[in-house]
Amino acid sequence: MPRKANQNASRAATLHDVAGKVGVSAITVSRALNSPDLVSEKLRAQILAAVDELGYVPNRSARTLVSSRSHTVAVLIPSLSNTVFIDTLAGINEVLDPKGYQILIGNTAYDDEKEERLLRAYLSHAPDGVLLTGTRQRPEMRQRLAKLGIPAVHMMELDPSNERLCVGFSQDEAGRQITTHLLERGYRRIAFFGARLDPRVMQRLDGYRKALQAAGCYAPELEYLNPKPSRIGLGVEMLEVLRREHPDCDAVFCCNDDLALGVLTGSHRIGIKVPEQLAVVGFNDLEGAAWATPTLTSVRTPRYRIGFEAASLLLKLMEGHNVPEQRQLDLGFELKLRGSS
Amino acid sequence: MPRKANQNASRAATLHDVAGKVGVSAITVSRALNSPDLVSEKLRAQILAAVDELGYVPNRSARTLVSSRSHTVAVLIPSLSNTVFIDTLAGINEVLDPKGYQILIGNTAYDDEKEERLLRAYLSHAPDGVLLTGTRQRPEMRQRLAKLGIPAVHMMELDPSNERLCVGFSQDEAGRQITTHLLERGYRRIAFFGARLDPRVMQRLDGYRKALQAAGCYAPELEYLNPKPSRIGLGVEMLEVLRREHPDCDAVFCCNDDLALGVLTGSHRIGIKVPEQLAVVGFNDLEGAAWATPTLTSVRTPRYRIGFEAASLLLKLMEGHNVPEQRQLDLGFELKLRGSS
DNA sequence: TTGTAGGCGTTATCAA
DNA sequence: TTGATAACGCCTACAA
Repeated sequence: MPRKANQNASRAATLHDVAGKVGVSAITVSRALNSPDLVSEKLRAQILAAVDELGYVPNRSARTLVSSRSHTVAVLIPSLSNTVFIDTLAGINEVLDPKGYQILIGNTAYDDEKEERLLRAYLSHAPDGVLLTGTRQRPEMRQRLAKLGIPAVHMMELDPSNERLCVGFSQDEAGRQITTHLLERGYRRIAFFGARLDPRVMQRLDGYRKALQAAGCYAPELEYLNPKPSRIGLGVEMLEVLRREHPDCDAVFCCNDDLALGVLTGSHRIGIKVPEQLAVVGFNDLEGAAWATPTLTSVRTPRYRIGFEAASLLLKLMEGHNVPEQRQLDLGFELKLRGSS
Repeated sequence: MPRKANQNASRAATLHDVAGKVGVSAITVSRALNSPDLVSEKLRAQILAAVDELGYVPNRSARTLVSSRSHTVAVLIPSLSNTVFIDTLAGINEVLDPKGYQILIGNTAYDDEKEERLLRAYLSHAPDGVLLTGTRQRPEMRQRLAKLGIPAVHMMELDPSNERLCVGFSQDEAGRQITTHLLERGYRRIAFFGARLDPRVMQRLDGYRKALQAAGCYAPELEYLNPKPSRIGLGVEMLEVLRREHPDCDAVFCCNDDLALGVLTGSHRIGIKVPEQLAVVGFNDLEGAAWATPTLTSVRTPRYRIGFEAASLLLKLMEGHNVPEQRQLDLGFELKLRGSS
């Protein structure tokens, strides 16, 4: 029969409960747990036993309140369904988890306003540090964080003005190099497929333009920009439009692998030979790229390391280290040339 | 030049700061923010202005400490790089975010012990509720949560004993049905490819066995179980082994789509015709399934709704509702029959 | 090595 | 409608 969810629920054990059981004061229990060497071995053993028996779990709120260190880090990323950011999270976790930090994941859904709302809301947790994606946050937010003494590190992009602390790579240069690769292979009518159109995509587009302009091949009509989220299906659709409007196009640079896999699939279905009739390159080098038919040329991005290094840097700042002289950590990228180009 | 990270950092504004500025007491400010109708309109306006000006953000630790409601929910999932759980998270978020709950995501890495450690650690946040994946947690943990009055809802699987609150579907029945589909299509030598071997996979395997045994086609040697994480590449490898050991096998049921996409890729590379020489079915129906060549037959699982419904149920419990009579919420699944079978 | 006193920022309780 | 007071659980500072 139905029963109250927390019927006969008992209060959680506190430091005092443990202290009472052992016959010492609360502070001694606190010390036994947090700085064991300050407590005699005998007492420590008794205390640990009592902790175990009572199932005592420290209350983080109380600790945060009194120590003004929350051991919490807010991480704002644009999406959870994008492998890129999941890999980044893994790197972050690798660094912060062993140090006892709790990560608060904020999903901004690629929305600047939502990002700001989230950041503001996370301030109520008094995070010891913040990891942000990109560098588009309004100066007000940076000032606010600075005022509160909360260090922030930006991930994925670099900041030419060198004002913010950044760990990432040059999206722009990556776009330029992969486009140059296509030019070197002899392709001339090179389209750009962009989806979502977040700042990283636009920077890749910039690199694409630079490469083509330098080669005298720039053709604005070959830029296909779609604000919708990337999906394989979108790549298929965009290819159809491209073939209708510019059948002479001989290569496509897709802003990410999802789109590129869609272009490969679409090409296969309508009988376009890749790379003979159409070269295709993607971005990020997800697992599927190497297993596609043909294998997909892409740009390998160091997202795990970005997370790892950004968290490491943040950790130092949270521990009171100075802001480093060199504020841009460029982790580079790698062209993976495969069968599709 | 280098400077201290939190040089000239100023204390965060408190309720008292706001109160002082307006010339009222702290409790009035608290009320103006939390139960606006208890405060006169005039005062409220003044207070909101002061809040804005000072950039006041409530301190959650203080609130949690005194109110013993943390507005926090711990969610334990086995992996962040598996779309299934990301979709589930999206459903959870959809319900809890508007209600002001902070979600703490714990990645158990498919490790029962790590799950238990995480859950214990999360207790220090005094979560108002807990969402768990599967039903394998030790009874001790359930008792502990019950003792603390923290409601828990289990996701993905169902609990035949009806002891736990579960939102999911019958993994076993899904495995049985997709296998039966292969039998109905005339396949007889049907292999099972399992990776990771978490409880859900083993339940699908159970269903597979039941179907084959009922048809008199069960052949233990066709069960390929690999504890490694699922990857496309693993599917390719497993196919190679299968072809070497059992070239007469005419169909494969893969425990998930990653493996199945690998089998499709591998088949293409070694020239096996799908489904003529080998039928392939996957599980979960990820986006890639519909775009594969040939399109991949799979089982569509309601993971977004699982998250949504589990969070909704938890919400009710956290709000003090009774535990429902019917403790198993079966959301079903759907066979997506496509070209690969 | 152990203990006492006080307070972190907020809300529950009671009172005006 | 507004306020005074106490308390949540813990840690810092100081004392013994």
